[in-house]
Parts: sequence; C-alpha cells; structure tokens
Amino acid sequence: MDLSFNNRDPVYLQVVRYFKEQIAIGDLTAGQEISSRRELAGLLKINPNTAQKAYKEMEEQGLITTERNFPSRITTDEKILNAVREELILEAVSSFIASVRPIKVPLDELIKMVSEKYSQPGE
Amino acid sequence: MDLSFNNRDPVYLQVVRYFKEQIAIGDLTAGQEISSRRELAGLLKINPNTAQKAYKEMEEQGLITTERNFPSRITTDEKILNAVREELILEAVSSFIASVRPIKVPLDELIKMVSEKYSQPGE
DNA sequence: GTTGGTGTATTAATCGTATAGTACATGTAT
DNA sequence: ATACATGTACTATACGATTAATACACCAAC
Repeated sequence: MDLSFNNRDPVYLQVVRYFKEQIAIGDLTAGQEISSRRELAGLLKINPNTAQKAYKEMEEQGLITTERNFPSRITTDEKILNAVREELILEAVSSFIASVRPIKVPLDELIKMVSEKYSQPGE
Repeated sequence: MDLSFNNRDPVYLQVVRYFKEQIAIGDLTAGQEISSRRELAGLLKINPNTAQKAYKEMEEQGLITTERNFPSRITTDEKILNAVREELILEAVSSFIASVRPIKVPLDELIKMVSEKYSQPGE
C-alpha cells in the first residue's frame, strides 16, 4: 500500500480517492474484504478516527458495506463499481479542461503535451 | 472582471491565478497599472488583506512590482511574462496526468474525451 | 497642512481538519 | 466465561491556514 499524502487535501479524502483508484483498476473487486479501521490507521500511520471518517464517506457513497461488526467489504453492486472508473476519469478531464480553457490553448497543443507527458515514466 | 470563487482553494490564490490567466492571454501587459488593494477588494467583495496577500504573492513571484506607495504594475520583465502561460499549461497538464495515471487509462481514450469536452461550450 | 489614497504590518477571530481519548455493543475464538 | 477484535459514537483539543479588523507610514493633490 503506497499512499503519499499531499498537504492540501484532507487526508480522509485522499484515502477515499486511493480506494477508488484501486477499484477503478480492479485491484479491489466486488465483495472483497478490506482492512479494518484500526489496521488501516496503523498502515498509513494516521489516526483511527481519520480512517473511520474515510470509511464512513465510502459507505455513504455506496462503495463499501458493513454488516454488524464484520470487516467492511467492497460493495457487490457492479453498477456502482463500474461507475467509479468513469467518475474518476470524467472528474480529471473536467477539471483539466476548466483549468486550461481560460487560457485559450489550441487543442492540438494540448493533445501534444498530454501525449508526451503521459508516456514519460518520470512523474 | 468576472471571477467566481470556489470554496476549496484559498481566495488569495484564486486571485493570483486570475491575474496569471489575464497575463497569459495578454489582457494584462508589461508595465500596466493594476487596481489598488482596496479597489480590488471592493470589486471582488473580499477583504483588503486578502487582496494584499494575493499581491504580495505575485510580488514574490516577480509578476508585479510596487514602488513606494504607487499603484502596483505588471512587471516589464518579458521573460517572466512569457513563462506564465507555459507555467499554467504545464501545471494543468501535469496535474491531469497525475490524476489519471494511476487509473491506467489508454491514451487514445483520454485524447478522445479531452477533445470532445474541450469543444463543448457547456462547462 | 489637511485630506485622501497608496502600500504595509500586526494582531485577533474564524474555521476546517486532524488527532487524542474514551466508551460502547457486537461477535469470534480460546 | 474470558479475551480480543470488530465497527461506531462522542467529546475535547490542537493546529494551521484563511480571513477580518485595525493601525501605521508614505506621498500626492488640493
């Protein structure tokens, strides 16, 4: 589990995002059991309450389910799972477009830069 | 001056970004006089200190210069001015790539979505 | 010299986030 | 039964960033 935090966004949201990415690429699949709050907190060296907040957020979004005091699981609702990938991509694209539109950059220049950067392994 | 704020990013940074965009598209040019802190604050309905913080940030980045208590001006350093556009675009592209790389989206899918979204007038 | 507009500096108040600490109910395993 | 791990809930605190409030120094114009 490699998760490097940035300072701007709330930690619990970065955790949520990490799980969404894992779902999007299929590393987390329907019904799969995930770490307990306390275990995750230990792994990421965050406070258990922060982990709890992240899980609660995911719960409200329907990404995970928890029955009684069993370890939480990824939802089995394929509809939700499939939507995650689309959601992440759409958000990224929308945000990108919004950033760049005011500057009136020609589309082909954008595409060229994206293509070059995307191939490069370096950051 | 149309600047709509979002709630996540600090206002003073959004102001800085706005000025950078104006510089990038040539609406603000070398040596041009800009609003005073208080005037800007009145226009945007923000606290004068927030305007001050934005201007101070721009000053530190060399975007504007202030002599004594004269109104601040856009720098005449063309080198800096030309770099602004590149900087904004590069930041946007880098951030976009960083968001999307973990999801392993095929490049052509990305390009397709960007192209479609960029043409659409709607948000 | 007084007024009013500059930029600047300092301090106070606000707010979201993160953390700490604790407690509780539930269920499993020994 | 006991011990332990689970999820959940609640309060309190700390901290940093942001914003607000105020005051000050400077200078031009009248």
